[in-house]
Amino acid sequence: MNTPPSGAPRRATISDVAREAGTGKTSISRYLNGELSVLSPQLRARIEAAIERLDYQPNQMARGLKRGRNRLIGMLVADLTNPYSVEVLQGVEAACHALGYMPLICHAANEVDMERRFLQLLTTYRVEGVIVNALGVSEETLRPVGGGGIPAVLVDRSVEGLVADMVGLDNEAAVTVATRHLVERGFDRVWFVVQPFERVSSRRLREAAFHRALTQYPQVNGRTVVVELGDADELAQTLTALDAEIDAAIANRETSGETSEDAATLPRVALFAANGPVALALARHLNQRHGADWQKRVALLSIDDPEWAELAGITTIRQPTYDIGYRAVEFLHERIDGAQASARDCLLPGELIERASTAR
Amino acid sequence: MNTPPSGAPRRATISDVAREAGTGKTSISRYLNGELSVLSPQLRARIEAAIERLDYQPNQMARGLKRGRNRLIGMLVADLTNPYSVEVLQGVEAACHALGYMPLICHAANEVDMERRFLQLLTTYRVEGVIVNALGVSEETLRPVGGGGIPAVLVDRSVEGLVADMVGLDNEAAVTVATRHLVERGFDRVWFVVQPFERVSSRRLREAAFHRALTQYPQVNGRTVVVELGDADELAQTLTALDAEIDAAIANRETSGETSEDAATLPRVALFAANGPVALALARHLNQRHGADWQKRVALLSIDDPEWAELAGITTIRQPTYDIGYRAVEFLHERIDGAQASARDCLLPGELIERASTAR
DNA sequence: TTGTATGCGTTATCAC
DNA sequence: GTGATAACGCATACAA
Repeated sequence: MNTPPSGAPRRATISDVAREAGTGKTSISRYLNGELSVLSPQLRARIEAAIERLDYQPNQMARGLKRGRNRLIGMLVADLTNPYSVEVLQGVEAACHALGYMPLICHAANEVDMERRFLQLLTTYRVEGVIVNALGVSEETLRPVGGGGIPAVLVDRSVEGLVADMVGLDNEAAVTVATRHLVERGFDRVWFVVQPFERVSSRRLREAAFHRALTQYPQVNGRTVVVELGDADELAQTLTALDAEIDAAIANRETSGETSEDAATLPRVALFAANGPVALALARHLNQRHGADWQKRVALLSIDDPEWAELAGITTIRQPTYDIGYRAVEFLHERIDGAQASARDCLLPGELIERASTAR
Repeated sequence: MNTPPSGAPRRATISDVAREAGTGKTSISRYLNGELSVLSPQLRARIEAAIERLDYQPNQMARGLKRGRNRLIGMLVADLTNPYSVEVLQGVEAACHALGYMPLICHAANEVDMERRFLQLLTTYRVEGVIVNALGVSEETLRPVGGGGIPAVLVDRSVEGLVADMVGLDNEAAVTVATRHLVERGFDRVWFVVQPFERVSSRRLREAAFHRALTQYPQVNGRTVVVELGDADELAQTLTALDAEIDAAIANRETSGETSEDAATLPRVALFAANGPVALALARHLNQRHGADWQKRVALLSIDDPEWAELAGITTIRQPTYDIGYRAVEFLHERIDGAQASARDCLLPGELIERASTAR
């Protein structure tokens, strides 16, 4: 259990190089840290040769231990199967590269236990900061970070009781634009479909913004539908019920004088998915029950713009995911360097992508 | 640049705990490493209290430095936007958890430079081993690993000139099953669509297996189409040309006596996508040019089973992704522990998922 | 310009 | 049972 790994041969150390070059460790260290000016050309050449011969690579762990900083930052991702997360990650990686950090990517896979465990792990590895796309359960599991602990930046959602910078979508603006779009397209029943939202700030914000936006359009019938994506049975049940209501809405239209053909080809019901995973669940279910023609029954709009949305012709609000990740690292960088401003929120604008799913 | 981070307060060290508990560092270390039996109950209690009071957490870096092993393994992923990679990752994470490793996830984002850079970085962090889903360019960039370097396990594809374990799909069997499926469904023109495959072993194997399988069915017209997903213009051009050929095939059928309606509703041309990204590109392009009805023109089958495949009704070969990741870590674990068997290949079977895209 | 000595936080060796 | 003390690989204050 505690024996050194036998798989790989021992690597050369700074002492080996010093010996090989016939000098002291200090000069090697200087060479490594770019203090070239203080080295005589000959010594420098000998060191270069020794390093080459021994294929020496400085041990970052030892380096970090000595320096008190290891240039490591943690990136805690709630769910990598969500394209949103991967896109944010790309921004994070780019910024890390630019700023000289190495991101330690941890995937909680929607498990609270994992989240806690990784946070703990990151702490023991002494990362200089963390970017966390939290599951959003309780601040308790996030205790080690933020405020008194290690610098942290939240992504997409804030966590109650935890003071830290946050960067994410301008939900208010995004939802307002999306809602107006649906109303202008003539949908007069708009159902906002969202996962349980009490504990996840971004969902809560979107839901609230939706109802606020609707006050502008008294002729529109709007409501919130909560779906739980985790439980397949419950999900199927909810979606089936939702589907029945769409039926009823269509029937209602028919009895109010429209021809059934109008009702079939001109849906008046629109589903507003609070995020990509919800949209995918909705689309899969509708597709399964009604075939490829389901878009004639009901419109769909989603926040998040995954690759399949174009394929399926879904209107979306695209988030500036790359920028979100990039900004998050920049914020964290400032914190690590000791900036002491109070917690900031950085809200980035979304972009409406109109596609067939909300055309009439 | 080299000053300690000012963002977070200094953490307690083992010496702090020793002082707080009024004892020596050795006892603390013993406590941490579970050598409880050699500690008197009182000392043990004092240590426990001190740790609690100081919120002490051992520094893994220092630990690794001293022990000569840090329980870190690198996971180098070629492309996280490919759901395949994320699924493999889940298996890797699970196995790491079970075996007590911490995976350092590195995302090359299809950039050779990144691949090389991360490999270098992982080396300097002294990971005990690496799992690499290589870009497949040259063995040169992978020099530090495998054979003489640190233990490595390849995923999905092997790299010429690099001796290391490999775990991936049984491409031969998978392609054979898929091809037979298409032929049995009555498609007599089957076009295998693949990215440039010379340098990527899994693609090469699939392409070869396809032609080998076709020798069983002389009545079927099969060929390989190469598409380059990276370059949008070139891709559009290739797909447009491909599309024109489908037109020609349909026209050809019409002149051979079938009614045009038959030709429209009963496609005889099938596209066999070598992987998920290719399938998505094909579907997007066809959808864009012919609308949601494109499946009446041409059939589609793909290796890889991303979430959207069910939504779009695409027949696929699902890879045992989770198992691939899990096995890879198990292999690596054996290597790290010093097992010296020669390089092994582990080929796991795929599963045919029949959907509407290949029905008639 | 170059080298020596000390310490980062931990574990291992050896005394007591 | 318990506790000094010496490494681990590196960086740095200081000396030469």
